Amino acid sequence: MAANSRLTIATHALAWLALAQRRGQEVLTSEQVAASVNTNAVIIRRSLGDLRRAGLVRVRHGAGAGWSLAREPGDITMLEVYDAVDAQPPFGLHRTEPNPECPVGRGIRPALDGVYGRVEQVMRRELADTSIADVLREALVNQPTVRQSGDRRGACGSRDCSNS
Amino acid sequence: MAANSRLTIATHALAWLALAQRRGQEVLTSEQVAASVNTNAVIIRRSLGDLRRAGLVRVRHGAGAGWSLAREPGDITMLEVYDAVDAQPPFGLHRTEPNPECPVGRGIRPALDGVYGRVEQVMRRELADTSIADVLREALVNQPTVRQSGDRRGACGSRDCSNS
DNA sequence: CTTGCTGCAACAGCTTCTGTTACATCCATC
DNA sequence: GATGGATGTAACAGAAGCTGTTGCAGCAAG
Repeated sequence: MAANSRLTIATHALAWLALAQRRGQEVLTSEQVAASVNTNAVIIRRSLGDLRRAGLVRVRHGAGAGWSLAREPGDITMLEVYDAVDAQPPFGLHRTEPNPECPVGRGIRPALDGVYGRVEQVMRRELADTSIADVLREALVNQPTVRQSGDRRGACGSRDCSNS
Repeated sequence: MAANSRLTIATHALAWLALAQRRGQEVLTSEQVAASVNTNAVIIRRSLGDLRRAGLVRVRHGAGAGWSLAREPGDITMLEVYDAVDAQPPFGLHRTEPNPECPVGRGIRPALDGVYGRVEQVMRRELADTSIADVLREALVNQPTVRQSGDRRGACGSRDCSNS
């Protein structure tokens, strides 16, 4: 899978932050978020760093540090996340310039720019219609396995992702 | 640019085939198409091979071989080309499975599947609204440089891409 | 000052795409 | 049937991007 999972990682982190916040957990460390995403903490810091620069999350340094949402989950759209993580556009133009002495070679790039631009527009419109709160709600109603006996609220197994 | 240029290459090839056909040139060799796209002929054969399997172009073997459109340019949509070249979807899910003992980790994938699916749908709808004929028309009205003095109809400079 | 976490650079490994070469295959033409 | 030109495809190298990892400097609450 060469596809970009950056939008997925960032959205997962934001949804987890939103749920933690709702549960009264003010901040989460990058290690706790990484435990939920099941990846390395540095990956999470890179992703949350993008979101911080976009003003979607806040970070607290020093002891007892961690991350928290900068705005309400219902107010953060997937489009903002998409722009924040700077994912590559779905289609790329020619890697090398087409033959400029060819009628098609001369005009194909502006023509495709138009098509790709329209595609990107409808894509952005769709992303703008979904918020982090929407994603979290969808994720919570979609629980494939029943919670097990010893499941404490917020416990994430051997690798704790919520409780300190 | 890591982005996929396969859709771009395939569309360029089809537009060039459409223009050649309109000019009375029945077939083009992969070398002639490659001259317009400015790439290697094998790249073009790979791309046109995809389009052939999808029934969008025809190939003639043997002497005087070459490629031609299997249908009218106005009847081939960008969506068919997109499906033919099997471009990777714009977004990827987690590379490793999220923590299944986490509420968000459990439900995030179906939730994102829904969002990404809707995005893909509007993207496909937009691609279906554009035909090869549309692209060719756009390319021909978008000629950044004026044709030069010695410009023969269809000549593509040192590397001939049309006349045999 | 200590402690815990962030910020960031550097690097390895993996995957994908592009580009190139080489060679077998096919078929209209001679 | 032989020939020649073009396709079909495998194999490989190079480049780029992303993920994952380690290491270390910087910051701030207690």
